[in-house]
Amino acid sequence: MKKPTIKDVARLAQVSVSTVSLVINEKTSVSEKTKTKIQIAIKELNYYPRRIARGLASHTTGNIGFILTDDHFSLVEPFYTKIFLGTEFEARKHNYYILLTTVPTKFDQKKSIPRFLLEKNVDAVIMAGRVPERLIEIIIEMELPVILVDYYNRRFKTAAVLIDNIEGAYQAVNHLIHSKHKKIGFIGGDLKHPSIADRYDGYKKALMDNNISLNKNFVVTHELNTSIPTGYNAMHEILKKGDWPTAIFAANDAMAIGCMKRLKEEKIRIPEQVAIIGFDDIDADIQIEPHLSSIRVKKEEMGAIAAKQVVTMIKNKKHISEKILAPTDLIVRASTKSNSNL
Amino acid sequence: MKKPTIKDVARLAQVSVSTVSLVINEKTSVSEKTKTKIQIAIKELNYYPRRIARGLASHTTGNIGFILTDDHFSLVEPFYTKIFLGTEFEARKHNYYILLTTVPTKFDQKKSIPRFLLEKNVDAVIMAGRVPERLIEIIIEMELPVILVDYYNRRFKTAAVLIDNIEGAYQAVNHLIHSKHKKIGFIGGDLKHPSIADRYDGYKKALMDNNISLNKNFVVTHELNTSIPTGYNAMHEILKKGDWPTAIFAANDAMAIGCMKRLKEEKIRIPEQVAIIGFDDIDADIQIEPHLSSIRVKKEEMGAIAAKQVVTMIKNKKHISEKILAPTDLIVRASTKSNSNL
DNA sequence: ATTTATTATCGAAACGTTTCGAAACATATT
DNA sequence: AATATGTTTCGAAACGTTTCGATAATAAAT
Repeated sequence: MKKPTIKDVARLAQVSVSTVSLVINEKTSVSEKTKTKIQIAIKELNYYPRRIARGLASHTTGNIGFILTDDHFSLVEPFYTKIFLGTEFEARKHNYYILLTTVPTKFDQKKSIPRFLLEKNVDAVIMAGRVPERLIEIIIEMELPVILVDYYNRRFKTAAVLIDNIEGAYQAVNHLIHSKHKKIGFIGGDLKHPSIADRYDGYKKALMDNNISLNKNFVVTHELNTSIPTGYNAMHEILKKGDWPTAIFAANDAMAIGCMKRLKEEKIRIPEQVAIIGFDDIDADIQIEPHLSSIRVKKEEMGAIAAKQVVTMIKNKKHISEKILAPTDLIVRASTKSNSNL
Repeated sequence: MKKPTIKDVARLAQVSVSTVSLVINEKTSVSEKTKTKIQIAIKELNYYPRRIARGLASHTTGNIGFILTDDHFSLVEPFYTKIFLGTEFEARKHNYYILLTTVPTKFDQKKSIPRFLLEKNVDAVIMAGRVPERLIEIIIEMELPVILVDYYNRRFKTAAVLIDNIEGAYQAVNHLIHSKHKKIGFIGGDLKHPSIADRYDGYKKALMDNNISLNKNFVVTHELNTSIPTGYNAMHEILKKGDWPTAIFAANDAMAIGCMKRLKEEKIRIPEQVAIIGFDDIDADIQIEPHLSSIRVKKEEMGAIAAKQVVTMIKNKKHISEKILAPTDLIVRASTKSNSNL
């Protein structure tokens, strides 16, 4: 026997098709009596409306598009994968499915527009990571609700979910201070990078709140990037100055690892002589000796927040352009365990 | 200006709507002349058919459902996540989107049927891991193409993508043999587990092919599970017998790790005195000392194969019920590096 | 030149809903 | 009792395609 349609329900309940539609969509203005009559018919026939038919009639798809650039996706660190999974999970709670796609970094207006946009097959779009400006523009022109995750572009007034870099850095430095450190260095690499700048601000704020004055000898922020060698060089530079800090906050784990490398060469013990904490909580943190303390970004939560936001936009037919900061977690490992705790 | 429809194209090209449809769907029996005329009109108007409209008319969705149980999904090891990503990537190549969902392990016929099935919103289904039998049944009744990944149930004659356990084990043991080992142990835990049984077969086959006779003193397969303690106990048992193997193949990495633990207690050096290789290539392999050699399963490829199979089924309107074995990779790390190679 | 087979195009129905304005009904107001 | 007001139900159009049987145009066979 074929799958029943709304007509079958209407017939069985002895009402019109439109009335059945009203109760399916939980519109008011249906009397209790006919409502229950219809609900019984629905149960009886085991009826469930087809997504595609309602879609055509209501200009609605039940899908949310998720876009990231191909390079972001194939990274070793599953950063964006986790964001995606967070989105996926949250969307499902609200009865939306996620259509995932990647776009080439070298975006081509003619060829790389995601199919779900051309086919009008999504009700909103979530974009993760640095994404082509032109693409953002196109989506805005389509008047779809949009939110960016872990990226922001001031040219557009879109909503965004961003890492709370200031707060995360603050947590890291605060942790060091509570472990009785007073001479705390900062290795930032490239301060032009917006998130590094924020982390530097968090560092300074933590010091200030604890009445510790900033010692420029402990700070290196003039490099060109934020890689392992950068951390290595920065540590070297600090050591050269003679006045050694007892703890280092590196603005990411890569630099923290470079930094540890240099210290090990000098046979400086971690954390006894110099404690170290990084930022990002990458997998390598527990492969290095001693295990590296770090600040963890709640990636799944970032994705979930994004989903929640676009769902609200869809429901309210009103675009939001709020920037939301996702919380961070302090992860304490051996590299900052104070002696007294060992 | 509104998005153009097929009618606009027909009007501009001075043909009927149905003819336009024919060229969109690349049906034959359209003369070259009118075909190009229509194609020009399509370009001109920047027309792209709406997925949802074609869906309603053609009883087709362009979606593939991906189902796994909730417990599988939240595992620490991102095994199924990787399978999913492989599926996703391959499906996109064929112009399908994946709708992901989880079902509760304690499946409830009334409540836990995935929404995309009720809504008739997928053209085929991929299921990963051990999935409720009743659910498989339901999907088969719907006559949707199905494939199972990393699971098989003989009650149904579905297609399946499975790990090539025999070949993987063979690779592992063969590697040990080529490293000049002749006394090779097998730690299997629970032989009732089908994949363990297969790995045991691969072990025996490798020995046989190299004219090494099986020494029962080196084999432990009578435990109840396949965990770290099992590996620990098994190693203990083997050591007690006095006749020590020079290498161990553990049927999974967890047992291999337990095994290493016991050896370390005895101050037996790995790999100098006893080499060890596991199976699964879990993350922990590179957190343990020495790093554990293992057999890697190509998870993304498993997902991709599954996608490819269901797409073929959809295209050919013909169900397949073939079992496909996914290849494995030998990953050599410190735990089996022969001395000569150091 | 006429009939037959083949190819190209078309018109209209169908797919299964939602939506909108009108009709029917019920209740309150005069 | 008649009118106004509010609530519930309905019929029909609309959404944008595909599909199918019929017709028109062309080529092949007699």
